[in-house]
Amino acid sequence: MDELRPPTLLALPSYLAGHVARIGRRELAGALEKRGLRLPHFAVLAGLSDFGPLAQHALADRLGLNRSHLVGYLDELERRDLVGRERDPDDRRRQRVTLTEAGKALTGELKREAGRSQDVLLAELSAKERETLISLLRRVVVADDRAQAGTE
Amino acid sequence: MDELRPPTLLALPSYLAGHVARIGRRELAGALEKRGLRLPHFAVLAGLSDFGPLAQHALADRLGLNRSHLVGYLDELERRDLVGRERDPDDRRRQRVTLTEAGKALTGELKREAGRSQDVLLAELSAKERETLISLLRRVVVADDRAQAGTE
DNA sequence: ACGACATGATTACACGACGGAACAAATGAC
DNA sequence: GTCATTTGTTCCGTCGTGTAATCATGTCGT
Repeated sequence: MDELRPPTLLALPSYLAGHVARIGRRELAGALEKRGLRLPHFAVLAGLSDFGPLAQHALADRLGLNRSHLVGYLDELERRDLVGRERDPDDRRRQRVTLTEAGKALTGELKREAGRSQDVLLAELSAKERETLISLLRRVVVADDRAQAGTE
Repeated sequence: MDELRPPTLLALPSYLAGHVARIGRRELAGALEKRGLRLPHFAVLAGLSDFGPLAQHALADRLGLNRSHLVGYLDELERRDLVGRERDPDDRRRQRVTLTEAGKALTGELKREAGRSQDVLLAELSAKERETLISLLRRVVVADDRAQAGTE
C-alpha cells in the first residue's frame, strides 16, 4: 500500500496530533450538531459539570477559552436554559454560571456520546495502548500548562 | 497543584490531541511567520520535497488539503519563486508543481525548524516515549486513512 | 465526428475557532 | 476621592476548512 502522506509530516507529532484531533472530533461534532451546539459548548458544559458553578473568567481560564468568546457560548446555552447566569452579590462585576437541571441531563448524554466517539477513534489500538496514548498526551498538555503559567 | 482543566476533557483523546497540536504548532508557526508563510505552505513544501513534482490535485489529496485552497498557497509560493507551475503537455488541464532550488533550500531550513519545535513540544517525554507517542498517533491516522479510502 | 460526461484548476462565498483591542461597570488601593 | 485593575462585553481581523459555480480540457459512447 502506498504511503499516502508525506513522511516529513508523518514524523511531526504536531501534524499527527492535529489529524487525530480532527478525526476524533468528527463524530462528536456530529452528535453536537444534531442538538444545534458546537465543540466549545460541550467544553463549557463539561467544565461546569466537573467544577460546579464558576465566574465566567475562571471558567474561561480553566477551559483555555478566550473570555470574549465564552460570552457568545453562554448566551446560546442560557437561551436554551442549559445554564444560568447570576450576578455575584459579593462582587457585582462577576456572573456566576450554573448548570440547570436540563443542562446536567444534556451534559450526561453528551459525555456518553463523547466516550463512544473516542472508541471509534481508537478502535485501532488495544486498551493498554489507548491508556498509554492518553497518558502521554496528557503529560505534554500538563507540562505546557505549567510552563505557560510560569511565563505569564 | 490544582487540576486546571476539566477531567472530563482530559480524558478525551481528541481534546488532548487538539491541544498538543496547537502547542506544537505555536513554535513552527512562529518560524514560518518570520518568512511570511503559514502552516499549509510548509505542508506543500514538505509534500513536494518528499514526493517530487506532482499535479495540483494529487498534491492536495496527499496533503489532505482542499484543492481550491491549494491554489492560493501555490500562488504565494510561486510569487516567491519557491515553486514553479508548468502545464503538463500530456494533459493540458494539469499543472505540474515543482520545487525550485530556492524552494528546496527553504524547505531544508524549515524541516530543521520543525524538528526543533517538536523537541520543545516533547521535552517532557523520554526518547522512547516520544517514539511510542508518534507511533500510536500514526497508527490512528493511517487506520482512518484506510477507512476513509474504503468508504469513498 | 459529435455530444454527454468527467476531470483539473480557479474563483467566490461561508463558517468555526481563535487572538486581541477597546469599552463600561464595578471594585480595590492609596 | 482619585486612579488603576478586574469583569464581562462588543467588535474586528486572521487562519483553517467546506462547498458551490465556472471554465478549459480530456474521455467516452455511439
